[in-house]
Amino acid sequence: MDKWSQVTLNDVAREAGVSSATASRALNGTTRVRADLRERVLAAAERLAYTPNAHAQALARASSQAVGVICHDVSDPYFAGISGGVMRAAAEHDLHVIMGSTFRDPARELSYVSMMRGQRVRAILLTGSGFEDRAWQGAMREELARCAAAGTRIAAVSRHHGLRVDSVLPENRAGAAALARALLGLGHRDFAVLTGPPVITTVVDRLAGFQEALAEAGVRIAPDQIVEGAFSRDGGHRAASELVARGLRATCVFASTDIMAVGALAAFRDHGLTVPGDVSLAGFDDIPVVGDLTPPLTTVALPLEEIGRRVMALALRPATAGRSRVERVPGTVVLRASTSAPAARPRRERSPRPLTETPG
Amino acid sequence: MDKWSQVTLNDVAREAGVSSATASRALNGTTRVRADLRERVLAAAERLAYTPNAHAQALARASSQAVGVICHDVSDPYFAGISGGVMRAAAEHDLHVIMGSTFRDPARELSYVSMMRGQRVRAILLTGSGFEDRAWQGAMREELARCAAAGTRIAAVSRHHGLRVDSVLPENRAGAAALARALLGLGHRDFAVLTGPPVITTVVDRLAGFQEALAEAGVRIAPDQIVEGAFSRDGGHRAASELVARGLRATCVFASTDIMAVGALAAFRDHGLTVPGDVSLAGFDDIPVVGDLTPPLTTVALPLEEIGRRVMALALRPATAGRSRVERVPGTVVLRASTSAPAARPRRERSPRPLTETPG
DNA sequence: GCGCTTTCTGACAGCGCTTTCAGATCAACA
DNA sequence: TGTTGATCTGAAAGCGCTGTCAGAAAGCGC
Repeated sequence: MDKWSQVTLNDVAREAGVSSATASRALNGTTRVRADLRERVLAAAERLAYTPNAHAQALARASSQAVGVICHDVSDPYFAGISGGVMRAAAEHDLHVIMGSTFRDPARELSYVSMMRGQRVRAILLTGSGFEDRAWQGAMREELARCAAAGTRIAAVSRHHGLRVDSVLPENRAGAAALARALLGLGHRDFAVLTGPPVITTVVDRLAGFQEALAEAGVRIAPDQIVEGAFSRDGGHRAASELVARGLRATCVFASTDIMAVGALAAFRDHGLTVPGDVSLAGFDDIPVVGDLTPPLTTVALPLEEIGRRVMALALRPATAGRSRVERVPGTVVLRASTSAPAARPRRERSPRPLTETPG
Repeated sequence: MDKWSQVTLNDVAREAGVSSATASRALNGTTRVRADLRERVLAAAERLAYTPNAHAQALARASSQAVGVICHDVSDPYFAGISGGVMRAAAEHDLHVIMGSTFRDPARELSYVSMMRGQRVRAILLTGSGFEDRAWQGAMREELARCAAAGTRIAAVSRHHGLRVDSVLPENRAGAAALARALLGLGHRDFAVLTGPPVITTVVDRLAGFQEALAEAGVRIAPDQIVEGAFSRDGGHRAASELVARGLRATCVFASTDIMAVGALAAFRDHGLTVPGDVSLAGFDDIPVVGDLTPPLTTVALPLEEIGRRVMALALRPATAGRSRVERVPGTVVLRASTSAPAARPRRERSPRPLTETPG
């Protein structure tokens, strides 16, 4: 047998001796129902432990109580933080959350959106940044148009190139620029960057902002000092090692993500380089614990939970006819001990006696 | 207008010039359909960008493609790790995930379960440990019985006292015991514990296992050396500070969670205590980055992603009539530099010259 | 060309709920 | 007591899909 006992509204109605219409009204409070009948219905529902079938409800009402959330990877602290805010906001609005992890696969993101459209969710939250890929953007644009036609709201975190959706925009570019200026202020002139896959807009923005601010000061980064790596602790470790292998000429390294910075810190240590003695290191995001590293990591703090709440709020607001809304969320530079003034000519100026340079 | 245009199966059928029944069959492949008709239907669906209404499908089929996942807090690295495994497994099985965060509120956990039952999910995954609360357990037992009657599978991570559900059991007790023995092996005899809220079974088990192993060696922990704190970095910080305020007599501190250990590490440092010089510190879980702290944290590693996959696998297996299934997942003690042999009588033996003790 | 089986197809009855619509009930007023 | 109007209730029509069932079409042997 694959049909299971389920208490239905009809059972409740029969138990209470009323019609299912009345039972529905009593339970939902949509229309006035004579007090004693309502009591009877409520009691019957309680007695039978009735739980409405959400699918039937959604079908009849032509709308559900769910929102969809799509991120790149729930286990990444960045998305975990945002998701935390989203979940809290959802709970406050009595919404169910359908979650999707794309693992940074554009195709999977698309299929999640159409799946969620099939679920007739109230709104879809795109918390991962978009992809820099024309074909993908085209397909996504079509898909989002369908969502719009179906009345499904869309809200996003980060820039989604070529897609006009309401969005919460962490100021990646400005934040990276501010960080660059702070680093210049410490006296650095030679920089290296550990960047992520260039299909992710966030990465592109951070690198661009960083380079722009440097350019304003007449500083540019040598191409070989920009290393691409995966968005993970080990990706950062590998990228930093690669940098060292190429010959680290920078006095300051910017990892476009805190997780990568964590890996880089370990890698530098493995290669006998001290931070910030031999090289300063900065990240981006201010995920938990990076302030507890030794040295604590300089970074650009983003209010992740807050971003989560705001993107939900945006999604819940009715669509506007005209332009898409954009809320900017500034990042704040947090200078910690992983960055310091560059060493004078011989590195490791702090050592009591000069040491031979550790080979690059 | 609050009714939105949606392409329905009927639209597709009309476009293809067949009945909706045939369209359904062609789309689902449940029965043979003449090749040319199937082509026409598929083409029409493609042309109209048809996405089936999941609610109508679920209602008609009396089953959905969704599973529910309930955790205590998505933004906690422990649950983020497990969720990662769950999401991967779900994607492989083409299942949608409905996620709920209880924020450690038993009532919310209950309401999530019944909400998900209303969603007619295939299975509910309880990834947070249960609560040590009779009333709650009773209510939960009833609720789970209803799920069983409705054919909704239940699987859990951690011990859910008094609830017989299939579960993946991280060996908290044995893991903590193994850790205790390792610590005893280093020469420690005086221990302190930073524990979490005692309503969480996981906490209870870890503390119990730790104490048992110590007892076997004839060691017991003074009651004032056991401090309760919140399951968070700051909770750990406060608990450790409290311990210092009470007068830290232990040479080794066990934090029942890595996040608490991170806070404790910072707190000890704030109080001028070095780790492991003045006090050894160990955690539990081996969440990301604790191996990158200075000193790297000794802990009991749990394969979080794996646990996530396994609890999903368990939920997908049909229910057994008899006893509930239990899969044990061992934790492995990872000794890192945050623990060392206790200092000889005067603390900070490593300092070149004796220092006055930092006041407790 | 006929009857028989074997495929396929379309009409239709739900799935459990909401919501419209018309009829029932009742109070109050003439 | 008869009306009118204000409330409340139940029958019934969907929401979009699946699955049963009976009948149409096609294949086959004679």
